[in-house]
Amino acid sequence: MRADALRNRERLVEVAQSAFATNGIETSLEEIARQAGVGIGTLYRRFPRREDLIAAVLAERYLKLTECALTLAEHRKDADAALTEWLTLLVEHMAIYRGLSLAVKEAIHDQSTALGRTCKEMMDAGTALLERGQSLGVFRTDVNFYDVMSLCSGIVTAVERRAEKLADSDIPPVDPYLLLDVVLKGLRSGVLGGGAGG
Amino acid sequence: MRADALRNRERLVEVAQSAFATNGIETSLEEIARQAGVGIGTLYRRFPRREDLIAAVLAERYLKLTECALTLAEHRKDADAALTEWLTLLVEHMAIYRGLSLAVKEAIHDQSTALGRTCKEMMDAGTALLERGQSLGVFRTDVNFYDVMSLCSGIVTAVERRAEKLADSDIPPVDPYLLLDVVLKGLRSGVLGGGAGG
DNA sequence: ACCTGAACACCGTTCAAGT
DNA sequence: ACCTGAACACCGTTCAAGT
Repeated sequence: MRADALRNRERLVEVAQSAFATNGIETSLEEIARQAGVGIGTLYRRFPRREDLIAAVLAERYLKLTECALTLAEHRKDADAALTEWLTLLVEHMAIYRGLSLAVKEAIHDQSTALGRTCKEMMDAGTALLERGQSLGVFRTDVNFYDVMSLCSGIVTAVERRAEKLADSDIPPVDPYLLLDVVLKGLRSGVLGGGAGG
Repeated sequence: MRADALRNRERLVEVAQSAFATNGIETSLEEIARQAGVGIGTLYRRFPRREDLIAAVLAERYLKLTECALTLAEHRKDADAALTEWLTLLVEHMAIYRGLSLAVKEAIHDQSTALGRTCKEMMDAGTALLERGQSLGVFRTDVNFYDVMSLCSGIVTAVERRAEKLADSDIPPVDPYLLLDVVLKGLRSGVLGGGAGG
């Protein structure tokens, strides 16, 4: 890869990162190319689909989530606490860019996309956390990891939608931690003691 | 309202209904106007925003959901079974048009829109079902009806997203009833006997 | 090999002209 | 009062020309 091409690529990812943070994941690609000082064609050459750009922006973050899941699986004796802690991180992750939770919900079902592949390892690690809890009888076994991710994604989308409307209404904001608590409670098999539900 | 204007309005709603059913709620408005045999300006005159058209299409359906909630509140002694039955209907409703679950998630937070106002009575009736269960100690009291609707909407969105990808992958489809069961289980306070969780 | 940006396609929305 | 559709705006995407 030529040096200028590499620089352009890096610059695009940087600009995309801050643009996503400001205007959400649907920011105009034209705008991102302009801010990066490259032609729109250059952006398309490196990132043929929007998802490719999103995947590039999120790559490190997914590495962290993966590592974290592996660490939790090793060191946390309590399978319930491990999944709770990790899903909290996952929910927080999906909330960093407006629109990301929906993009992830799409990507988890489709490994043929760049974002889907980037999610893969992270999801495998998360699956291990869930399945460990299931094999220990802590969580119900009729639910798979896609189900859990879907529910978490839905929580974050709700927070976003609500936040957009906060000004002109008197409905209280959505608390992601509360909804996550509901989901986790629903996931517990209730066979064991499991007083963690508080 | 002039007779031809009324005919046009009715025709637009009919066409929109079937177009939504076929192509989802994001169908091109131009396309709907064309199929209805009117100019695009006529559509905009009657339905300044897409939501207005959606609201018109859904009006009767919401009436049914409202009535149903009222009936359940009256005749079902079991508050748990009542909410379970009604949320099942709600989830099924949100699944009729692709994209509807997201539109509803937006609308429930904003009564200033036509769709939001159309949802109002339905939501009030649903709120009553939830709150009855809460006052009886069946459901946890830190969750409000918006939270419940948000989770249900997320379930349907997951089903949709998954369905779009069914061809090119080996992930099992999302079962809305299973996820609704998880959510309901999470909503139960667990203070009473409540063996309904199976 | 890579970059550029004009050009094309598509859709939502408005509004002047017509009935 | 209502209808029409051309016109405008915006954005995504492609590709011929240039370096």
